[in-house]
Amino acid sequence: MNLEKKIQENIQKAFKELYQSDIDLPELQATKKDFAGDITFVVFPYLKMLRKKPQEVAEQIGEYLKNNTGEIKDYNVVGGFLNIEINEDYYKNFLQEIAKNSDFGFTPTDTSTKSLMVEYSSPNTNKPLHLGHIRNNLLGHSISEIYKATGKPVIKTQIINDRGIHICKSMLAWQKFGEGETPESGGLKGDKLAGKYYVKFDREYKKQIRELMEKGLTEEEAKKQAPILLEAQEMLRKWEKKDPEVMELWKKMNGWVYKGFEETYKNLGISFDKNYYESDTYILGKEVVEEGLKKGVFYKKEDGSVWADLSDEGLDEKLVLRADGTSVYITQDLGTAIKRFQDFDIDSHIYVVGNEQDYHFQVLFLILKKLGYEWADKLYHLSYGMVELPEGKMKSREGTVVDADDLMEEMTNTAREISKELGKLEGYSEEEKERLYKIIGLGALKYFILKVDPKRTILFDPKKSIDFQGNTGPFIQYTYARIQSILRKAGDISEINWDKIQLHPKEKEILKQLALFSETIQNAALQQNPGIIANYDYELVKLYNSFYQSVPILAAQDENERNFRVLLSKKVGETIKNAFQLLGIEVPERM
RNA sequence: GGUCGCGUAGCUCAGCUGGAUAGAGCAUCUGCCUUCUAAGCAGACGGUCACAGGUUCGAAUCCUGUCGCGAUCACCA
Repeated sequence: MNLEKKIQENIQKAFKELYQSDIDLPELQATKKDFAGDITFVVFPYLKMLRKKPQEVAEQIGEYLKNNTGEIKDYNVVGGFLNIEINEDYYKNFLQEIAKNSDFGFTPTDTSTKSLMVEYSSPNTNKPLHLGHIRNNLLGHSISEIYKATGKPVIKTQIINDRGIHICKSMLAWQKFGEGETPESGGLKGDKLAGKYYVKFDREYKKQIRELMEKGLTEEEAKKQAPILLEAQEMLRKWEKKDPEVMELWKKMNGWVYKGFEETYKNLGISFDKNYYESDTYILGKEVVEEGLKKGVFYKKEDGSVWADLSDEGLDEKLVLRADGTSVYITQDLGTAIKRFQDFDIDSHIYVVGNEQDYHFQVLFLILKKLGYEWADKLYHLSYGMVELPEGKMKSREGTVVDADDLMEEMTNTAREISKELGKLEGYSEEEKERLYKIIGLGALKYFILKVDPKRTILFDPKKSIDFQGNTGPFIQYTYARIQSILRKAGDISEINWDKIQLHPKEKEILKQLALFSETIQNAALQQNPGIIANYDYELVKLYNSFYQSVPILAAQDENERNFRVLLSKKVGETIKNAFQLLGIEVPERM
């Protein structure tokens, strides 16, 4: 049985036997590094009840625990803190135990057969992916992996926003100014090509507004009457009527974009199990409106528009159907959510979407709950903060976005430069080297983004690029690579005589950290925060490095000692690899 | 204006289900490559945890208010 629980129960018994009082299972915490001991029990909360001094209670409980728990070696008392010291054998046994299976840490506690759906990325098909999408994609992918590790089946999905006026703008501009340019002819990735014409549209639009204003129109009028905008609106109407010519253009351009996205996703190392397309789902949700009207969740205004009144819940009124009978964003999302629960055997759903949509999801979940869907309580919005540049927010139209492909390439270049300077990879083929540069560069980028609490705004300075030292992906990758080198040189290790092993306090610390891994995964899932795993890894690696930098592993005085250190290194390496897998970061054999 | 989120070292971030002297990395400074990979290690310097109250034996952490920054409150998606 788990030691923490055993100690908790023994404290309970101690209170009963020593003071004749019943208490709940007490909270225990890890002892702070500056104090001797492993587990700490704080007695302050019980003093009032006992009318005794903290020191006295702690001493008495400590004595009782020492006499009644085999795993406890000793204890010490500082003020009201009872620090319990665990027997070395306990840690040795732990290492022997995990030495047998390479999957330790991944102890699935979730036994449900129903899946969790995770929606992330959800791009528009009129422009390429940027740094904001990277944060979204990494979070979505990582949180999916983390849930899988807890035992939950996961379905990854994205909704592709492939229709609407913004798509028509790209199409129109391409038609007008493109002169038949294709990704092949111009050598431009498909998504980049669409983005180029989206920008062209905007430029032309602004030009026309200026011209109209010179003719005496107000800005407002000019914005509404610019011919190119009218044309785009006309194109959208044609699209909705499935005009063959427009449909053909739409399919052609979207095809280019998908190809471009695919490449970006592949480079980022993310994937989806199921795609939803807005062109299929934008009509969904109208039946839901009917249903809601019947149930009295919605009401109709004189003009025919349908609304949800959420003022009782402290929110506003929300439009769910336009007067002309067409659906709005939230109508689609209502329909899509219901469809997903019909399409798949799922019992919960996470939406990875930026925090600018907090209100939207609050309303969405509330309406679904009012409509009576019991799974409405199992919908989560993994809300994340924006990625800002030193100059402020990124804006697509002003060209201040950091393009996803460019950024990944830049990171790989930085890794290449640093590697060349260090000169560690001589003797490897160019191909191998390039693969490594990519692993390292992307490791830096992914770790940099994932280690931060999702809800916080990230400040990203492209000029400073990303560090490769300290609490970074490459530092952890480096430790892994070094461990692999040790393992290669160590060869097979023979049996260890555990009785002869004397654990150094630092080694005990490392083992304690290893034991925490499983709990760390559960926490990360619970809090939807991959940063918990990133920071766990850093702690472990730092502990490992700081000790084994000064203590030789392969040149240990005694064979037994050597084998023990090699084994511990091996387990540390495996844990790094497992943890990084949850973050979607590859780990190199050498670097 | 209403609602929500954030504010911790010069910079980037941990810590937040209340616990002991608030932690890392970068930057600055000092040591360590004839030793398993120096993308490393050891150390120094650096703090009114935005501010003010409150709850508590104990508050960076919980509550209230103030200030600052951001988001949102569309018949846009």
